[in-house]
Amino acid sequence: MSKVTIKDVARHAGVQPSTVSRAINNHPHIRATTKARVLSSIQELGFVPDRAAQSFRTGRTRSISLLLPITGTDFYDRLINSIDEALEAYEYDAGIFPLLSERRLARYQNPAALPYHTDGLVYASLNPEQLYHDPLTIQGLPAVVFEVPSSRYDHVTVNNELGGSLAARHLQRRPATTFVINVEERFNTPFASGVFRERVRGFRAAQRDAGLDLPDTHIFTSDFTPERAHQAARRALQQRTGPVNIFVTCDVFARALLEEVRLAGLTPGDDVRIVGFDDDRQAEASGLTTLHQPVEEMGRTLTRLLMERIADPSLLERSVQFDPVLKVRGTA
Amino acid sequence: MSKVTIKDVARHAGVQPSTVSRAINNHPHIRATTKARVLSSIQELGFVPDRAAQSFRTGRTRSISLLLPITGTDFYDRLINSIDEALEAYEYDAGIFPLLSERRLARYQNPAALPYHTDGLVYASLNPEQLYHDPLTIQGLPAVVFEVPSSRYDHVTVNNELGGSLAARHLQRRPATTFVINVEERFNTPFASGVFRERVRGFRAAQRDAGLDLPDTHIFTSDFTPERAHQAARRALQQRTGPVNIFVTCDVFARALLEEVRLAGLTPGDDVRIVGFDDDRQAEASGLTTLHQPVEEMGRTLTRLLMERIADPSLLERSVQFDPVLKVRGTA
DNA sequence: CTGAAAGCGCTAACAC
DNA sequence: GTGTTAGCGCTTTCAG
Repeated sequence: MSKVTIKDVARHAGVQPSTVSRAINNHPHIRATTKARVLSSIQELGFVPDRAAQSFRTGRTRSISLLLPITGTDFYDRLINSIDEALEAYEYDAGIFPLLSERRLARYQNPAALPYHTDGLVYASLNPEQLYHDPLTIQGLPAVVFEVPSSRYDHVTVNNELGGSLAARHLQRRPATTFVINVEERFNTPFASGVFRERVRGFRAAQRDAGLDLPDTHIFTSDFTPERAHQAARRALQQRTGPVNIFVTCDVFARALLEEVRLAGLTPGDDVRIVGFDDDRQAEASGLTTLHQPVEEMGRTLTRLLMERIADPSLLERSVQFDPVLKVRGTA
Repeated sequence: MSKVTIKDVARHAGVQPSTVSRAINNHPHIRATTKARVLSSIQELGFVPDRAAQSFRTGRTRSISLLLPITGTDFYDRLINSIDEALEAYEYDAGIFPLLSERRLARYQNPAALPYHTDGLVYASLNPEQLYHDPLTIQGLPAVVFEVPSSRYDHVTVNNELGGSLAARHLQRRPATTFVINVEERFNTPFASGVFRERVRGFRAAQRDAGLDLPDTHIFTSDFTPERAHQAARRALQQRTGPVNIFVTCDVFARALLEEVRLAGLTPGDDVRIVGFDDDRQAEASGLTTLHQPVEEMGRTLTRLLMERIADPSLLERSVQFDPVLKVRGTA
């Protein structure tokens, strides 16, 4: 019951409401003693500023929304944490909006929906241009896109093709039959960002450059669920007629493959050489050779871009790309 | 840029602002033709009601916040989806606030923080009374607690002890050395709800009732991370000197055990009989015998309780408990 | 059924 | 450095 208003505090402290406002907003033009008196009144009365009134008055919410396909993966946890950390300096909060269900997706088509009641948007692994039927719906709200290039919004990406080619060139050092296990991307499913396709494209190009072929039958694509990941891994291993090299386009899937390799009594890094992608928190413990993405740095960068744009919406569109780095561990 | 206000719409439609308000709020006392005219003006001008102004004026945000320890597990995804679904009838949105990091937790100690800028709170698997240093911080905001009993808030729980005892009695049908794999609960970590302890307590009681012992050395407790789950599973299997029964207090861990059983060349349901807890989406595919929790029904129930309390904060505290049901599949 | 007008709590521009 | 005052956009009386 936030019945205590700025007026009550003002009366109690013997000042005007505007002075109370100056106190709570760290306004420079206020005497230290006055401020202290006001703050103690606030404490005493248990005053909590009415956020709705503040947003209404200032036109700003001091919050941003993070739209993302799913949650709970290392990758997004790291992203969220780095954004949270970067926001602290701006005294902003982040609301997280995973598009978990069709219902949520449909609901968020409405420009009056909750996520847009903020000062800015982060689209993580989502393409805003395909997200909305009416491309104008959310127009005007400052936004930054993560992982997806965009011609209309600031964006922060990773050079996925480079990552794919680094994987290919590393595996080429010990030639063998080569497979790819990839994540299916479809619109309206979590992953429609195109990153996985880019990784495969880079891999393929590097194979071609080395005079090697990667037939379509050597690419196993599957939905982003644990069972499917294991299925794809088993299918790949069945095709094997000797040592193989396998590029897996995300670490979660690479670990599913690792398990299947062990279940089949094979030795990772020897019978089956594996390169993953992401370098998630478990990658090191699993001994996984993988492409490191500088997620934290990307999170910081996109936060900065977004806050700059909120401060000045007239800014020209900016784009920052990061290079993945190969981490060589035991699996390849 | 939501520069178009209700005034502009009013002028365009040749009515007063109050009439526009009546139109967008589905007020009964408005002529159909007037409403149509207003709505078409809204369309034409691209008017979107200013949520900040609405919340400010009405004192309600038409949103609730869901605080939970983590995201990405089946269990919470199902909970979120069922809450979303139930909220639709009330035209409410849910914001999700996972306490992913210490930083978030600290930030949300502040009663002015983003999650509390709503009409109500759901504490999922969190005990509000231990969450805040100052127990009065969030006072007054309608709240419902999920999975944790509470003397001050409405709560929806599952009879975890019953679940544990059902597991024990089922396993007792084929006597064998009996182990428990459990999830560590600590304050300031995701799971401080007490549910896992209750499950073990119920299991233990049923063992005692059957004249069986469950020494502490037969209980393997581990942090809620994949590696630790596998570790705990391996430790349990090493202790084995013949067929064993293992009660695992959540399905995610039960699947880790299943994998280790197979890796060890053992047969689940025969050499190692396993009962899990949750009946998550992968349980059926894994053939896991487990305790089903009616998560969706719980989500609907807590949503109803919360909306009722928002409508009438003077309501007496209510509590609803659901019984888990044993789903017998292949693993036991 | 529609209009007129007050005012929610706060901030900011302007006085002093 | 503090007070005075207007007003953000909307909803909700109260008239008519």
